[in-house]
Amino acid sequence: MELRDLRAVLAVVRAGSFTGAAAELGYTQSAVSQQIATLEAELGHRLFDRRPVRPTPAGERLAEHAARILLRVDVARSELAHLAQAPVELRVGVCPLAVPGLVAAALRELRVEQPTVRVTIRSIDASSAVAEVAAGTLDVALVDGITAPDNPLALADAGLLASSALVEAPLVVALPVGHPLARRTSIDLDVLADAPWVITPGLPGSGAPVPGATGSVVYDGNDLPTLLGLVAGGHGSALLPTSACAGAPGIVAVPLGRPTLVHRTEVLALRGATGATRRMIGALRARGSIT
Amino acid sequence: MELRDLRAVLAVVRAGSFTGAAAELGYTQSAVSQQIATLEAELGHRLFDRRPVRPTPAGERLAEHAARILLRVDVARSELAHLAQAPVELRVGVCPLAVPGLVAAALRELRVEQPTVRVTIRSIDASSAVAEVAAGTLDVALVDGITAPDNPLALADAGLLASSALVEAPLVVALPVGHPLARRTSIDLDVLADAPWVITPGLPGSGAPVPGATGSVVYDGNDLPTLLGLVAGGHGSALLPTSACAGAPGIVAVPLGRPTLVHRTEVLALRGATGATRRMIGALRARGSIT
DNA sequence: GATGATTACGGACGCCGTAAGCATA
DNA sequence: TATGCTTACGGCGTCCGTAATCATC
Repeated sequence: MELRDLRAVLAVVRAGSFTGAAAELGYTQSAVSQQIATLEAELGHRLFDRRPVRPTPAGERLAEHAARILLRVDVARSELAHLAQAPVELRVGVCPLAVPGLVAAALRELRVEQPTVRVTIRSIDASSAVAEVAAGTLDVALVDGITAPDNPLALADAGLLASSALVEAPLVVALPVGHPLARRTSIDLDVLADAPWVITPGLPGSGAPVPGATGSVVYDGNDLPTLLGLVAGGHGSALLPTSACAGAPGIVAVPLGRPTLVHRTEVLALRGATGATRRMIGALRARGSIT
Repeated sequence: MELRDLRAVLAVVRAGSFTGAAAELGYTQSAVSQQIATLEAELGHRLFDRRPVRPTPAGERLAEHAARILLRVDVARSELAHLAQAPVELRVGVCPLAVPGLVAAALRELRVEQPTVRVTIRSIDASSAVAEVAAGTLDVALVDGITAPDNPLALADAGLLASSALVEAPLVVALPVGHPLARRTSIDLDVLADAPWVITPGLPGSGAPVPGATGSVVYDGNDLPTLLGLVAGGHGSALLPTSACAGAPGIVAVPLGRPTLVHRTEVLALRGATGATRRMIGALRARGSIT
């Protein structure tokens, strides 16, 4: 087994076909077919059913390991690439609901200390943040998610990347004005189990806040006003940090009761970051409310 | 970068020489030299200083990742190897200070349910337990270590292996009868900072209980009577779980004060274990005091 | 019948071994 | 001077591409 094989397995799982995987990897269909066949022979397990191509349980298992292995390979390569190099550019990724004021304030501090560093800020999805930092296309990522209080977001293997918590904010259920539950002082999630949600895969907690949540509308984007507009329009509720709903027209924000969850923002970077990256992390942490 | 390269890096780090690494890997010295040279060129970093061969910071970093990557590769291979196979043999590894009564009791239950399974029990070191389970040479390992109360032992990447806590026991400082501190009701570790320890790398907590602990005697073994004999003989103290000192001649066991630490026993296995392995784990957990 | 995986075969590249070269303790 | 890493070079194996075959929708 070599990394090449794991890359092939993962590509096939992602693409759902040998042809697609070959395109992704820059190989021919035949090459991928041979790789998988050889690997299956080596491991003594069929990894994929064919026609349609679908991973067997063994294939799924291997793919799960492969993803983590290749992620760590990326991290290793990136760490070495950044060793003892003074980066001239700081690339920051920010998730849509990560507290934006933090970045602005931290950047101001960075500007004072290192005025020459060029800073690029880019909006990212939480799902791609880890891969981007691992691959070295981002130096720092602000990621948000929903978790139990004081619990880190499980973004990657513990310790693979450097991460620290910045802010935890209460969660609210966003409802349209006039909603029957809008006058409550708090809402438990199970109360809304059968109520419609605006499913928003691009935002944390809005994927499916309740297991088996129904959703008449799926919003495949991460634009907060659009989401709030959909909620105000009566297409469903949404689970959001308090700040996201402040002052939104037609929206009532009711604090979440049970389960006890919070919206958490963390900063992510390679371990052993230096220079501007390190300073940026320090400035962010200094402004975060979690020590 | 391929797994072959990572194996080479790790072998060189372990062996401290290209020659030794080559022997370990079944290659010639020249092959290892070429592999490292090629990898250094690819990564753009010198990984080892030569004469003597010693990892550079970049090499150390890479080796750390390599170890975790290769461990996960082993786990992946082992998981697939055990998929849907009814193992006829259950191989159990037990660390010297892991509560032995648990194994006996759990085995009795297993015997009733699956009388035909052949069981092999083997003494192991905590340091090798993870590697053995990952490599598939052990089905179940009982590992012990010292940690803060209710904190898991950090044996491997979280989630890589299935692990669960069985027992937490108070720690005591083992002192020879007549020791000036022997009449105390508890001892803080810092009190013993400058006192001699019997350094026992093969047992948990006895490696160097206090950072920078001095030790006139190093016992390179894991034989409890021998260790207790050394303590009784006045060669130093030792940090042990209560049960290990019960009734030992010439020994006084004084409860540990600060820091608050416990001796913890965990069971380790591949995730998704089936058959006898799964039953054994269940039986062990049922008899453990931690739910 | 078309899409897409498998198999056959050939060529090229990469990797390792042998052997000579070279630096350091 | 000896140990041990580096370099040169050659052969073998592996891996991928082309192309024909086969299976499934």
